[in-house]
Formats: sequence, C-alpha cells, structure tokens
Amino acid sequence: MGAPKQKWTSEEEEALRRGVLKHGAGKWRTIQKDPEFSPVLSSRSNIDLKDKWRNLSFSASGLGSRDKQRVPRPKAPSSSPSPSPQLLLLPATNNVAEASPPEDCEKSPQDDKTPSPKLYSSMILEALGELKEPNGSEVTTICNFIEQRHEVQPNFRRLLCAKLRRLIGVNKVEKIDKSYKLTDSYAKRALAPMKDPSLKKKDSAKSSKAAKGQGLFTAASPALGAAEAAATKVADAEAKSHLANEHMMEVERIGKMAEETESLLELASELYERCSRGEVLTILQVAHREF
DNA sequence: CTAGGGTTACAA
DNA sequence: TTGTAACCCTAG
Repeated sequence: MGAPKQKWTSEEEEALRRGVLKHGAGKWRTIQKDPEFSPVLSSRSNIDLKDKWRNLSFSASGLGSRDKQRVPRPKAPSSSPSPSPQLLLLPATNNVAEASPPEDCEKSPQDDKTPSPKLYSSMILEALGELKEPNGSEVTTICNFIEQRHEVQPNFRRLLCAKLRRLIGVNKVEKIDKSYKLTDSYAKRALAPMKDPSLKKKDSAKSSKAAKGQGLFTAASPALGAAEAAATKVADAEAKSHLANEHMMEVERIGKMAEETESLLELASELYERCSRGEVLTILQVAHREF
C-alpha cells in the first residue's frame, strides 16, 4: 500500500542507458551490481531493468514523434527538475521497419472510411471472427493475422494483450488456456459485417430488398425467417467476395514485403560490417548510399 | 539469470 | 474508454 507504482526517474533512466552501453543489453544483473550504477539502481531489480529497457526501446522506435512526457514524479522526495536530454541515446533496436512512413501506402479509399485514428479493438474482433478457431486462437496467431492486414507498431503484441484483456472484460472475447476466441453471444451478434463496427440494426425492409436478388424466394412471402436467411446469405456472400479480394491483395503485399525485407537485410549487413570496423555512421548515410 | 507473456494501475 | 508504464509469473 505504500508503493503503488514506483516510476522511473531521469537519473535511473540515464544510469540504465549507460549501463547498457557499458555492459550491453541483457546483462541486467551485471549492470545492477556495477558500483557505478548500484547507488542509483539500488531499488531496482535486474528484472526491473529489463522491463524498463523494453519499454524504452519500444517507445523510442515506435511513436518517437509524440512527446509523452508524463508527470515527472508524483512522489518525488528529491525532485530536482533537471531533465538531462543531453544524452539522446536510442536503444539498439531495429527500427528499420519504421524507416518507412507509418501510413500504409496501399489503402483503398472505399475499404476503410473510419475517421477514427486506430481502433485496435475492431482489428482484433475482425481477426478473431475470421480465424474462427474452435479451440481459440493463440495471441501469436492473432498478432500475425492482424499484421498481414494492417501495418502495426512493433509493440503491437503488447497492446494486443492489453486490448484482449479489455475485450474479455466486456464478454466479447473468451480466454481458453493461452488462446483467445470470440464469445458465442458476441459471435452470433457480429457475423458478416467487418467493415463498420458501428452497425445499425437491420430493418426488415432492407432484408426484403436484399432477398429480391436471390430469386429463390418471393419477397411477398410472409416467411420472415426466409427473408432473414436470405439477408444473411447475401451478407455472407458479400463478405466472402470482399475477403477473396483482400486475400489476393494480401498475396501481392507479402511478395512486396519479402522484397523490401531483402533490401533491408542488405542494408543491415552493411551497417553491421561498417560498425564492426569502428566506423560511426547513421542509417541515413548508408541508406542514401545504397538506394 | 534472462526473455517473454501476462496483469495491474495510472493518465489522457 | 484506450494506451502506456510498472509489476508479476514462468519457461528455458
């Protein structure tokens, strides 16, 4: 009760950065035992160092543009507001994936017209609804599935876990031993539509209109169930065609991604070799030279 | 001991 | 309500 959350101070953060530079990432125990950082990181465990470094890495490579300066220190005893931004050392992360613009280059204007910035919830529900795994889908599977459709952040997997947990809270998702799956009640609610999450209630009039294209039943039929079934079939067919189209685009996209990956690999290799020789250079230098 | 998934608490 | 940071738990 005394320590709800102990936020990292600038001093601790800097000590961690320097420690990683000295001993390398992964030697958390060594860094923590180092007499140089020991006084600063005395209240931190090696696991804490690891976790902090993980967050730090993701933040640096992910949304670096957004300054997310949180409250400096809510319970700062010796709070000397001396930010030390002199050291802008980025953690050694492969942010090559973020070298390209964050926005997806191929985006059909008609496909997604959601003004909302980014709703991961809809992506997750979409993925889960499409996977339809009876045993539930593993988080890796879900993550992989979504990555195929949308460009995601490097820390998306972590976001996914948090988001999944939220969805469980509202009974939309069910967790089965490491896997996640749509709740039956929610799965029945959302069958075909995956375009717009804010789907309004269907009117019977629309259903009859949709049924006319089938020619299998007469629209004048009093059978409401038939109309409903027809509407469902139409919607399903539409969803399937839409899906097929997307899959084709997916194949294309994957091929393109493979090419890009190869290029990036070459770039990375050259970077590594040069750095091994002691050269100091930036990615932009190499990139400019290569491409 | 480290890496990673998962959970909880806090802030916008 | 959503995203993030700190914390916890477990496998290798």
